[in-house]
Amino acid sequence: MSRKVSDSTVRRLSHYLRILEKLERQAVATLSSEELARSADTTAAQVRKDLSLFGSFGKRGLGYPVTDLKRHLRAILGLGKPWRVALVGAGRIGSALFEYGDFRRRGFNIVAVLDNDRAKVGDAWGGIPVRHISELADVVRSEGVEILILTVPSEAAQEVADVAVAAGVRGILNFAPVQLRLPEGVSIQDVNMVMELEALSFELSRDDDGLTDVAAS
Amino acid sequence: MSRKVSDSTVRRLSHYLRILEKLERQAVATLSSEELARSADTTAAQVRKDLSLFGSFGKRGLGYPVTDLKRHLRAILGLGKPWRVALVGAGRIGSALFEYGDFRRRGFNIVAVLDNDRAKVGDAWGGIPVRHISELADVVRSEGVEILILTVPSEAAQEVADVAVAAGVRGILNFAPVQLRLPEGVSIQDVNMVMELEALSFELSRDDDGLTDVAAS
DNA sequence: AGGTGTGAACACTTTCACAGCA
DNA sequence: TGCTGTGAAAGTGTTCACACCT
Repeated sequence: MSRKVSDSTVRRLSHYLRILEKLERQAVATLSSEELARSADTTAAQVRKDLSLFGSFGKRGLGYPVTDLKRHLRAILGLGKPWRVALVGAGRIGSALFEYGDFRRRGFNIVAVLDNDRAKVGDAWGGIPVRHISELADVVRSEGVEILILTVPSEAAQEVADVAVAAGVRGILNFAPVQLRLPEGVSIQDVNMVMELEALSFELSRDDDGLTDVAAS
Repeated sequence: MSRKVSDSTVRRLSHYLRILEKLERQAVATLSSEELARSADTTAAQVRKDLSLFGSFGKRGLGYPVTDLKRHLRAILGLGKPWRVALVGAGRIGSALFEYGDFRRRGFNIVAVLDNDRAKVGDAWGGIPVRHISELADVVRSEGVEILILTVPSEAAQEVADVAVAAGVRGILNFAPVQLRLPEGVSIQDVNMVMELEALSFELSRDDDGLTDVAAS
């Protein structure tokens, strides 16, 4: 009974969750799809459709109970239990991500850090020793790593991913600008900031051209 | 001729460009939509559709000339001239991005760095002095900044964006997990790594159960 | 033959509009 | 009455299939 849930729906659910957590801190008890839509920059119908894929969480005439809906969203997104994450690549981006408290706060615990550079091995990052990349398979198994954050150079990314997947990793957050090839059942999310900047560049260049009909509104 | 181009098309164009640059370095002269599709993990028809939105760059029976197509893609994406970028938020992520050479290599030049913390002001980052955030409007104007990379705390993001936009910035790469509200004509790209991890979490949980367990408690 | 460019078919996503329940 | 949940309609994006060019 695997329903098809679109990527954009998942991203919106994550967005809704962030909004609900804020509202809960403000002791808001209930909100309508209309209000949630306004905060999430979408439409009320979209909010209702998204949520209705997973159940009926609202009360007609009233709206959605904040705390309850938050709990449901966490369950839907698989955030019921913390995830065990390994960070591979202890360079600048890796270190910035490691320090980024929101991961831990959201239940993504970095339980291991690995790098290629023997000069870094043995350093302790917030109590976690940096280990050599050659230990990757062992670490994945002994620490029960489920998700990998990959911040190694492009040339190394595929090989590291292969080893990790063979050892049991099932999800990868990939910062290397390469298209990783992985077996069925392994999920990948790519983060590519150059691509984002190029998307901006495209839009800005488009607007320039003066081709925009500034007619009515 | 004001065509509508979908977001996914733009992302693919950026991907194609990366592949073409690599092929050019390997002195490949020509490639078919089929080959490009294989590298970019899409379909040949998709490649041809994407490219045909902007012109006829291929030769029937032959394929696309690599160097030529690369040049066209750069023009389409607005990469013909370098962009002037300011980095606001000289924290860990900001510093990692600053060091990230691919931006410069791709024509995104960071010409100014600003931060809130007076202790950092005056430091020089690769020859660029860190300036206080209060100078933002001045810096945008004097340096002709077109794009902002925003790595400030969520609470500050909207205010910083407002000031920058008022001073002339037209595109923002936003790392703060908030929904920025900006006037028409300003482009935004959000980068939200927690959202990416939550998308992974969703997929991994889905695969596990295969069933929909509406948490009762 | 070989491979592009593209209308038409198809698939997926969003919006509309309203029945139904608190 | 107010707002959800949801089929049906509209809108977008992707794939197919083939005419056409080299």
